[in-house]
Order: sequence, then structure tokens, then C-alpha cells
Amino acid sequence: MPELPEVEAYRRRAQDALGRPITAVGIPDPRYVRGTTRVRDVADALVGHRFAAARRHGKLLVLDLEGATGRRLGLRFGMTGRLVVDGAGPVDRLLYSSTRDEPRWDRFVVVFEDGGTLVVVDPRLLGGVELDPCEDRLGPDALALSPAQLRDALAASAAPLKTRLMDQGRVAGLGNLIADEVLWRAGLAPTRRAGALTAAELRRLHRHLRGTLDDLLARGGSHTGDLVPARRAGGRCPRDGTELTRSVVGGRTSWWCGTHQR
DNA sequence: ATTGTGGCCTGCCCGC
DNA sequence: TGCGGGCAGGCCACAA
Repeated sequence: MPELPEVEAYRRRAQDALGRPITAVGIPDPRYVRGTTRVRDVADALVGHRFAAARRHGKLLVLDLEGATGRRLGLRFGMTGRLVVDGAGPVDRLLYSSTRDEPRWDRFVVVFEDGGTLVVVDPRLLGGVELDPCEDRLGPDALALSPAQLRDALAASAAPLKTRLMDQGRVAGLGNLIADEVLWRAGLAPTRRAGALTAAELRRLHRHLRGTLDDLLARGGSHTGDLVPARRAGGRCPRDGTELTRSVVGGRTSWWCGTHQR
């Protein structure tokens, strides 16, 4: 599913959409517009203008519009959203999404003067578009997270460690798959109290957070983690062979090793 | 404020 | 062969 690595790939793909005059916007299902934004607002803000920059903050892709207005277009991809520019997407397959490509899944379409398009394909409508999304509510990006920022994000919290790592207001960019992968690599149980990690455990977690994101970015997606193939009934820990535990932590299905994750 | 819970979206897969 | 139920997870509203 689109977590930080996928959205980073979308950001790079979106570079091709910059500087091209926009002639039309299509949002067939108004439910795909989020927040207080309305369909007409998006068309008004985009048509006749160009995108100036593509930025990523956690799982949020922001397309800045040219000009002094400072308007921004926010794209969220949920679990099943893909970005396609001029017919080509950096991500062809998403775990838990369909491999088919139905025209009715084109939820957001931008048409450029040159005939090209930028399209968000999202079968399940879990993503959405929003004008001028609030970026202040997001925590520091997981890829640029310093050890001190990780410490602060977890400090004094009684919530489960995994829940806190996935709280986009504390750390932006981690979803369910990557959270399981990072905790598995770091040898920490997802159910640990977030604020109760020792200094050594915090250092270990930070190191594996960076290492995991580097690996998954290089391999091409959040589904390429070492733990992912074992996230199923009867799956065994790739490290020590223990049958994995499946439990719900913070409302999310979690797979972890009861032997080496403590 | 913090933490937990349930609902929403819909394609897909399993069992009957 | 068709059908129904369960599942997937990001995000949000709401409750305690």
C-alpha cells in the first residue's frame, strides 16, 4: 500500500507534471474531495495555472501552484491509490489492491494543454484531494527524523509503541506494513509502551527506522520488506523460525515474533 | 489532552 | 457456479 516509499516514487513521477498549463480537471465522484474543499474549488484553482513544485510530507503529496497565491494541492493515496502521469506510473502493483485498471477508478484527472494527464487511480476511494491541506498537523517526516525527534515523538506516552509510530501527527510516513517491519528489525514488540523505551532501545529503533526506509526505497516499495512474506497464518519469523503472533494493536492487524521482539 | 473504538470505502478470496 | 462473509488499512468522528 502507499506508504512513504510509494509516495516518494509518486513525487518523483510528478516532476513530469510541472510547468504545464492545466486546461481541465475531472473529479467524477465528489466523495474524492476531502476537508472543506469542493469540486468546483479544485477546478477554479487549477485550470489556467501550472504546478510549480512537487513535495512530499509523510504520505501527503503536495503540488504547489505557480504564482503568488501560494495555493497548494494535497493528494492522499490511502491504501489503494496510484499516481499516473502521461499514462505511466512508478508503481504498477499495490499489495491489497487490484491489478486491473478500470476507467471508473480514475478518481482525479488533470488534463494539460499538451494533451497529457495526471491521474489518481483509486479503486476504494480511500485517498482524496484537498486544496491547501494543513501540513502543520503532521509530525516530522520519517525519512528526515533525528534521534531527538524520535525520542520526543515517543516520550511520556502510554500508547502502544506501534500506534505512536503510525500517528501521523508524531511521525509522518509510516503505515502498518512498515511499522511491523521496523519493529521486527529492531526486536521491539509492537505492544510496548511508547514512552518506556530505554536509551539503547531508542537508538536501535532509530537506526532500524532509517535502515528500513533506505532498503524499501531502494527495493521499490513498502511491500518489499523481509517480514512481509511471513505476514500470514502460519507464517514464521524469518530470523528465528518462531511462528508469528497475529494481534490487533491500535486497531491494526500486527504480525510479530514473540521470541526476539521484546 | 490522551487514548481507544468503530465506521467508511470496495475488490478479492475463501468456504459452502 | 454463484453467493455471502470476512478481510485489508488510512483516516476521521466520536467517546471516555
